[in-house]
Formats: sequence, C-alpha cells, structure tokens
Amino acid sequence: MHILTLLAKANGEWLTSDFIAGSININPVLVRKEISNLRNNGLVISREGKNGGSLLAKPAQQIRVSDVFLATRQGAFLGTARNTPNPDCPVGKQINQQLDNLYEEAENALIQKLGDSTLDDFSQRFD
Amino acid sequence: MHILTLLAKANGEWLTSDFIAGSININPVLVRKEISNLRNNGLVISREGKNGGSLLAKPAQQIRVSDVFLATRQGAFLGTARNTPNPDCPVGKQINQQLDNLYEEAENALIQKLGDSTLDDFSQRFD
DNA sequence: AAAACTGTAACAAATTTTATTACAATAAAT
DNA sequence: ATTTATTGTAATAAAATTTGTTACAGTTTT
Repeated sequence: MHILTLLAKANGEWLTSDFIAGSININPVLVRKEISNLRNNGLVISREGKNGGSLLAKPAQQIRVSDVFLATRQGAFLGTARNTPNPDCPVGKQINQQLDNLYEEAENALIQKLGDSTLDDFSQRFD
Repeated sequence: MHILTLLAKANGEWLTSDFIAGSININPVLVRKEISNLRNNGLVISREGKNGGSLLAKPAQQIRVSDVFLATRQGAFLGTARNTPNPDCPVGKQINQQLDNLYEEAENALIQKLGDSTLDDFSQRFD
C-alpha cells in the first residue's frame, strides 16, 4: 500500500525504487522485489534504463484495495498451518481442511469489505 | 482452534497438554503456553496435579469463533509494520496511521463474520 | 561512451517462531 | 505419608523466516 500510494500521488511521474525505498525506509532491492510482484499482478508497469522507474498500470480509481490484498497476500493469511497434525486423531486428521474452509469464508468477507474502497480513496487520506 | 475443538469434543473430560500435543503434533510446552493464554481470556479452565488438564470454561455453543480470534490474535493481523517510514515524506509520515485505520475497518468486518458461528458449529464438522 | 536505472541471484544478518530441558508447585492415588 | 502424574513457567537452543546487502548483467537516455 505504501508503494502504491506513492505511485498514486506521483501523477504520472516514474518513481525509482531508490525514491520509494527512501520513503518506506527499507532497501531498494526489497522495493524492486515487491514491485516485480505488483507488476505480475497487473497493478504497476516499470521501465528499465536511465529515467526508469514505475508507474501505476491503471488509474487509482480502478484499483480496489481488495486487488492489492489479493496481489500481496502470501497463501492463507489467517494462520499458516506449519505443523502436521496426527492423522490417527479424528480432529487432527481433518483440522487443516476444516480450518482452510473457515479461513476461506472469513477471507471472502474481508475481501468484500476491502472491495468497497479504492487506492484513490486511500491515497486521498494523505495531505 | 485445534485445542478448543479437542476440548469441545472431550465432553467434560480433563485433557492433558500431552494428549493435545499428540494430536497437534507439537511440543506439550507450547500447548501449555497457548492454554495459558486461552485461560487468561476466559475460554478454558485448568487444574494442576495428578489427573489434571484443561476443560472449556463454558459450553461450546457460547464460544463464538470471533472470541477465539480475539483471544489468539497478536497485535494487528493484517501486516505488522516493522519499519519506520521516513517522517519527511508526506506519505511516510502518515502511512502507519492510515494503514492502522484501514486494518481496523477490515478486522471489524472479519470479526463480525466470525461472530456468526460458534466453536460448537465448528467442532460438529468433525466425524 | 557514460550515466542512471531495473531485474535478479547469491549470500548474510536479524528476527521470530518453535522446540527442548528443567524443575518447582500441586493434587490425586496408593 | 509417599509416590505419581500433571501444570506453570523460565531459560535456553534450534529452526525457519524475514529483511538486508552486495554484486552485476541488462536496458535506455543523455
């Protein structure tokens, strides 16, 4: 959201990973990695070379916050089952599947809520 | 949820941390730590000594899934801001506050959804 | 040709999570 | 009473994940 907000407020200027990293206060390589992901999800475009940088791929009014969530989430966001429960226990045997079901329902409610507002709405909250 | 589901299906029997750990397939000390948290949140009661263990503090019909979420979440669940953005950037200066606002709204929608079902509903999904 | 960028890989450091060991305190069973 | 089984908790260790760094080839403008 930080990256995208900067891009939304850049008004067509190509922002460099260095500039963005300076605002977030992290390493530019991490910014480039995340931008790579946002690009793969159709939210930004980038150009290489001198005067390169990134730009929103479409108007901020057309990017829902849920699109950002979907692009940036990594697997299940509510609890990542890192353990392998006991298959000989009736609960252990099914718990991961049942939790996945529960999480999916919960996520759908969340996504619906996040679909109510756009990147433009969000970025207008800043001075 | 795994711990609570086992307790819900135990029908008044005191389950030991060893038994629960065997179902989850983790170390019993981790179970005792989480039970300590659930106890502090009024969801389970425990007793020490021989034949000790834990029990639900109230009927599973009276425990909403949102109660479990609220008891077990650690801080903000959507993105934990571990970085300190640049205070000299208009976006950096405000981003954490604005994200907190966004997350809070989103969480409220999630909590409302999770309030629709109870631990009893969840545990009945198991054989 | 030089300068300013991106893209990406390889590696290192820091942080967080998970596991283990240990043991005092407690309560039931014998 | 003593033994046994259990919780509660601290201290420490190991493993996994996240974050940061360095390096450099490739790209595009000047």
